[in-house]
Amino acid sequence: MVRPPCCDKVSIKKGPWTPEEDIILVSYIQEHGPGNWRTVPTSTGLSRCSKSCRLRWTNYLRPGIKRGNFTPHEEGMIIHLQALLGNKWAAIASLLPQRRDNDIKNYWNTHLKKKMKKIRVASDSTTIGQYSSKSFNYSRSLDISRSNHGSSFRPSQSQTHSSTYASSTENISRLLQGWMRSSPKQPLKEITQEEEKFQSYDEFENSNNIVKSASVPASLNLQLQQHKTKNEHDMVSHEEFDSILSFENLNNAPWDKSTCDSMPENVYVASVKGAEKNRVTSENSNAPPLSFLEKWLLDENVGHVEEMIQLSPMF
DNA sequence: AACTGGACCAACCGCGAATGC
DNA sequence: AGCATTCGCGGTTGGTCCAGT
Repeated sequence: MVRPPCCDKVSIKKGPWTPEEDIILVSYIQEHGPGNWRTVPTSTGLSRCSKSCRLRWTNYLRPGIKRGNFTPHEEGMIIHLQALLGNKWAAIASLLPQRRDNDIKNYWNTHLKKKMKKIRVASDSTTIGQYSSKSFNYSRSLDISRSNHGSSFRPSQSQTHSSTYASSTENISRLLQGWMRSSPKQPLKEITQEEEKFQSYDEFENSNNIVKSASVPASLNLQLQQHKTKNEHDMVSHEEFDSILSFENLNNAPWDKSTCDSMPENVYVASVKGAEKNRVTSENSNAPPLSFLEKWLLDENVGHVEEMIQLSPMF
């Protein structure tokens, strides 16, 4: 039996990280950059395994992470991306700037899952006929919502900052600032000007050839297909999913590049490819090209999901 | 005041994919 | 090709807080 390369020593510390450990880790990463985690514990003297260091960095210390309550916009994004992708938290997180997959996962499990359950129970108590008309109303309400809000959402472009990586002193001072607010429960931490600098971390990652999020939108179509065939637990029912797809009155919408101007280029490319794929796979269905769904998901209007919930009796 | 149960969330675990040698 | 290691992901756990009783 081969022992795992990590976390196999008795001396390895577990449990919550202390501020001192955080400072040591951040200082080291500021100096050497993220990666080569194997050497981190030995180089820093931390009694943590390399994996623990990496997780602590990526899930907590990494710059550009937004903490605190989710906005209605983000909530709507999560609901619909979960409907589209299932429990692909990393993929969902890649479309929600600054949010960690762990946070999204937690938020789904603690808040949204219950919410969706209620919705499901509510919709189960109605007849199928009523359901389909409600599904239609939902589509309409989406349309209304869309027409009322013209701005667009640009996940990465909206946060184009200098690609300069923050200095270690800044990073550590950020940590200290957080700890100075002694309250252990620390919701809704406003993003300060200083923290704005850290929002360019994705660019920093890109410059280091760590491009993981870029590939996600391209996989949307595949995952949608998988969703259709795979009966994963915790995912919305087929009926709910179909209701999301039931944009009957949108089938004739033009799907040219101009409709996708608000999305990042890579998403657009993926969408076009996906739409072409859909022409083959959904010939006999009324579902709109997935590119629309992708665009819609990336559209700011989805943030007004609560409005839509109020508008639509389905919710 | 003490207890209890739920909510929340950081951290851990195990697995599979990717990578390097 | 085969092995070791790294990395990323999703599921789960355990500690803490807090409201209700």
